[in-house]
Amino acid sequence: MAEKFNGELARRGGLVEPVVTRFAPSPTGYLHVGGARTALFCWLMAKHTGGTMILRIEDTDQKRNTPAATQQVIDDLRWLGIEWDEGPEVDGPNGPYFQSQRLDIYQKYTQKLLDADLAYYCFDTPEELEATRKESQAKKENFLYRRPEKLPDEKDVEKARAEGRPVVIRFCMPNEEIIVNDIVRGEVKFPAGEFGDFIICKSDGYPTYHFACVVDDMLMKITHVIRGQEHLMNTPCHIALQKALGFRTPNYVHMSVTISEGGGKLSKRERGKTLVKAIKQIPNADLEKIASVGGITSDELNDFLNGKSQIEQEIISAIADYLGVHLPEINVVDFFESGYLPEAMVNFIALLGWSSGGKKEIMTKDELIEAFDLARLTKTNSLFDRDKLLAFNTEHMKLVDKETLLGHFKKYLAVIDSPIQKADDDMLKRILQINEGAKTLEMVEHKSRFLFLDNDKIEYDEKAVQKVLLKDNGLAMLQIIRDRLDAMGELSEKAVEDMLRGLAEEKQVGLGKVAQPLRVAICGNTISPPIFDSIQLLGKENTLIRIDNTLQKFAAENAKNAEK
RNA sequence: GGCCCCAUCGUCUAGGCAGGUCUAGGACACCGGGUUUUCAACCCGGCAACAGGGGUUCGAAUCCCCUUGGGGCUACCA
Repeated sequence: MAEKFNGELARRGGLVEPVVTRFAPSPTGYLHVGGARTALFCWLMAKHTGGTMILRIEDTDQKRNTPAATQQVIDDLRWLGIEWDEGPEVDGPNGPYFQSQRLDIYQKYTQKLLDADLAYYCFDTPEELEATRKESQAKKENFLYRRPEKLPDEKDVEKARAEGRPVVIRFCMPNEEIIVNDIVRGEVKFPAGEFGDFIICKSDGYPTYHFACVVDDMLMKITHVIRGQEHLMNTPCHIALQKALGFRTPNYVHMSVTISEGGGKLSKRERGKTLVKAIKQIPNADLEKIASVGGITSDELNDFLNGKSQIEQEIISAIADYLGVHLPEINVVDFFESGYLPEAMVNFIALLGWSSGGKKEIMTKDELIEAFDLARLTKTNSLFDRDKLLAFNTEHMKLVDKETLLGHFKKYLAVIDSPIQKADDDMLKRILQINEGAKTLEMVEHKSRFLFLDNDKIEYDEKAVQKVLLKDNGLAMLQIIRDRLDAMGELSEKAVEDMLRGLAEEKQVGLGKVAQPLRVAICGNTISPPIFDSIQLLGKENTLIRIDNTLQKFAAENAKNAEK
């Protein structure tokens, strides 16, 4: 397990300093791939050095944050196997780990800046701010908020409050060149005059991201701030804040961004787009039915289809499910629900913007921890390649031990609607075993579910029936197989194999000519796990019933074919 | 618009900081072949890149500059 590296590397001759990293998500929804990657790098770095990873919830936006989202993020991280050393549900010496519970702390530091005239009150309304911004835009100038000559005092604040104006606190951003020392990018210089006085305390009394982040990183003794490149432009503000507060500056690591096939950042909006495209391709789509599946009105659906409005992810998923449309996975849960393994996700995501330098790409978590090194982070943005992820998943399906795979399979089955839920552990293991080589758990499920269906619920694939049953005397062959199976005792794989091979030899045909009709009879199409195992698992009684059903159902058509 | 980051096969990348050993290596995808009871898996082979232009140098994928292209930031979101 990963734990065995905890501290071990650090102890080894003291070559590596233990670091303290933090993953600081804002709880606005499920954890997405980009967030997972940031969390993973923080975790790998901490584990590699025998250091600490802190999970900090940045819930300072009262409008957007939900408690449910926090739980979702926690669950997703746990599923991936990313275990923080301090944070929600774990606790530690640096709590609380929810920023909403640290308001008094931020207030204290805000007051310090206020007292030193390094921060000041402002009373602009959003409308006024917007107007000034537009003005600057018209003049093709950058809008930068500059402090007034005389900073407002307590009386001004009271007056503004009385007038019902919003009261915020801004930081006096120094007008000087600021240099960011970044581990991936080296020295990045920002010329003076690029930054205005930004808000550190919002009108609702909550701190802004910039302020809370700087204060907490200091208090939590973070040594390495690992985050996306989109924060590089924020860093000068953070450094200025640190200087004003007398804090040290942590090491900064601005990772490249993961982009999607379409261009830009990986975004959940892609799921909506995919669904719209799919619905528009359906001729005479029953929009009313589709809307009702999603629990929305036809008008709402129409607005969504015309791009006038967005609908919730849950609704998008429900409709896609109903239509059988495969949506691109964006959030970590999406991958879970598509039958991916956390081991594969972690391995694949680690290789987005990082490489071990060696030729080995398929790695376990322990191998990743051991090999991880910030110096090997890539500067270039990387595209999320689903094909490669699938290949990685296929590898990890073979790599994880049987018990682990069983655990993953059970978790997967628990969230999807599958008749396989009926099976016990031994049966599930058997199913996984005969599906060796499958790319995902979803494929295992699809290929094996027929075993658990009622005998009269088999759906026949038309092409399979035509090709296998109604041609080359497929049905006649099936009849012979039926009689021989009937004459046998219990159907072991070996017994079935001997019988089928013997029959093929006797008739001077390939095994396929006898196996395929039987396959179609028991599962309705030409795709299934190996036939001998399938028959054994189905059992003699069910097998015979399904063969009889098949013979009966297609006998008439066969007669028609014979006339031709 | 301003500012910042980036640039090797279609994709992820090795090589770059210490220039020659790079006729540029690996992986995924793709194409061809093999194996085979189906789908997969598996095995063998193949295609395929230093964005363009200037420098520096005996020598540049590697160092410098410009162009182009991509990405990010520019909120009382994080």
